[in-house]
Amino acid sequence: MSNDTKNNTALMEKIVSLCKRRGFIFQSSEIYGGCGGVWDYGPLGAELKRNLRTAWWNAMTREREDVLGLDASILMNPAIWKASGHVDTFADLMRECSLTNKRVRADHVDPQDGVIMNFTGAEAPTGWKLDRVISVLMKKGEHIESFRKRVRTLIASNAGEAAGKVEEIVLLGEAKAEAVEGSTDFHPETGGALGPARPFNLMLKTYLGPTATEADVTYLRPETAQAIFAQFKNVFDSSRVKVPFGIGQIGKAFRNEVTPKNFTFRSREFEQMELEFFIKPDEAVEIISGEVAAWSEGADLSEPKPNWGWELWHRYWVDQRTKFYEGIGLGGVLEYYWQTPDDLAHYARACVDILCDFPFGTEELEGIAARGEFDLSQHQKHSGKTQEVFDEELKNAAAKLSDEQKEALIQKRLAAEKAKVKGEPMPEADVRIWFERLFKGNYVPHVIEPSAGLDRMALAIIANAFTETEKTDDKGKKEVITVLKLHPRVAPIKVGVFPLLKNKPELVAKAREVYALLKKHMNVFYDETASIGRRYARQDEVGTPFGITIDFETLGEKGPELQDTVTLRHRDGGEQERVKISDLLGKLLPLVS
RNA sequence: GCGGGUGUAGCUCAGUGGUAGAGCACUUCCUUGCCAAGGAAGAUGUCGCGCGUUCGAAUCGCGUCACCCGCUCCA
Repeated sequence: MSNDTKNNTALMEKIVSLCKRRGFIFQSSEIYGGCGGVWDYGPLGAELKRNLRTAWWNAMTREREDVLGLDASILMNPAIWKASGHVDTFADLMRECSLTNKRVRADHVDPQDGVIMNFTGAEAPTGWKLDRVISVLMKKGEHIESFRKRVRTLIASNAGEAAGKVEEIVLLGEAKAEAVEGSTDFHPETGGALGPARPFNLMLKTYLGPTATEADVTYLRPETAQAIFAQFKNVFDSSRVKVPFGIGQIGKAFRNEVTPKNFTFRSREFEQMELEFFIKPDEAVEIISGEVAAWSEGADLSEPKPNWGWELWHRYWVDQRTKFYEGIGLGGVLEYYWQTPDDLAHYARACVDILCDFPFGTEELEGIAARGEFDLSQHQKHSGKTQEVFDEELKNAAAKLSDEQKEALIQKRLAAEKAKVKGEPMPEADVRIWFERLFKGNYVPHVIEPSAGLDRMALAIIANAFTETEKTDDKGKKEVITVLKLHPRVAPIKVGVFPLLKNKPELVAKAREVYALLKKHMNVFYDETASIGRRYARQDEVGTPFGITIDFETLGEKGPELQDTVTLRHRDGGEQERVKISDLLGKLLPLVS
């Protein structure tokens, strides 16, 4: 293990430990030995998550005129998952390479010729041992030495660091078995023997209805997005909105991850915050506005314009989401990964991953995809219900076009279809039908999808707020001070209220008064035990941004001008100021919400 | 799923077959005039879980669960 990995692992362990010790995150079902890949949020974690949820909901729906909210159920008609492609892709039988555990679709194994070679195991000078019969196909024409080298490499890659150097691995009990022709029992790339075909579906299956027969099978949703698409028409018809507009949703989703990993980062039950923002197809924008604005570096993305096509809308949402992260204190640690044409799904036009620095690496927080009309079209096809909207402005603008202008639009699209790198081009007849509908003002909206993981965001917030400093006290004793530098907006506790001493009833009474005053407006924590410094430290550790201390000045003992003022202490830096009790709310509220 | 590691108090960990421990944290009292002060007393354990070996298991064996690391997976 490298030093970096060790340090990062140690850091992660400290974070996990803090999360448990102070009530942010617990292991699920801990008293029964836990439950793989699921986590519970304790009192402070629940507040933190709630603050993030509220921040997202406000930024994405309440503070905007063009986004509506939705709260759909987790269980849905399984036909939705057929339409979305989730069922088909993953109902496949998979076979696993016994050597590398690479999975391959059972019906996608090409027949191979060669000689089956068996080994009884392998060992390395490091003391590492593989005590298992290995069966590998030596391909026709492969030299025995290069074959052995290949097997060692494959074994090493699976064993990880424990096996040491590849060339020092010793293969044991090599024996030639039989020659085979047209065998489909070996992995096409590695040549390792394949295990039995097994279904491999990452969706959590359940039964809707007490009889629990095969006909009752449905799934816990693997993403919240599909519910938005499935309810698109209802929202559109009931809300008097016009495209472009969005539907936002926050909710749980479930995936049977093979390997849940990295604390709450990849868990089997998680919460998503997704926006589906519906826009006009570029062709409609062109007809209405006469042009589709092109994006260029430095383009003004502050206010949406009528002539924006998908590209500018996509850039706009990347910009909006970046501002959101800046607003919760993650501005400085973000990275962006623009998916290459190879990465992209065939229906996607662009996708950018917003990544964040975690102790275990730079990982995805949010994906912002331009998905074209794929999702709504899929549901239109599978449900048989139209997902088109009617746009009167488009119809009127199209009516003014000459036949030549219309044909030019069609030709432009046909050329674009032809130039497609992925997926099948749309047949000309279908393109013409599509334009016919468009010229009448009808189209299936296209979509930009910013999709964020709430649990990941919470973990990113905690991990990036975590700071340790070494301090030496008067007696030369060193100790490590932990401060969670949470942005005040997301901090679970906003203010700690402390009487300087607890054995002076006047201080306690005044502190209780201040506590009651603030508590109605924000999460406040009252603490009178231990020394004042310790109480500050306790709150620093859970990220409370402000501390209020009621002292003898508050009581007026140092003169009337300081009466009813308190010490307001700032977590980062520890500086203090005197604030009138009557000014506290006005000062704190804007900072914490 | 494969390989390696870990699991003992809330946290960090010590404990190699014979009465379950330390530091920190926690509770109560005293003391304490601003950044983890001091004193006194106290509470806290299915030693991850199960089975086995043994007169006796935290300790040995087998199984299992969870977490961490490396592969793999991540639509």
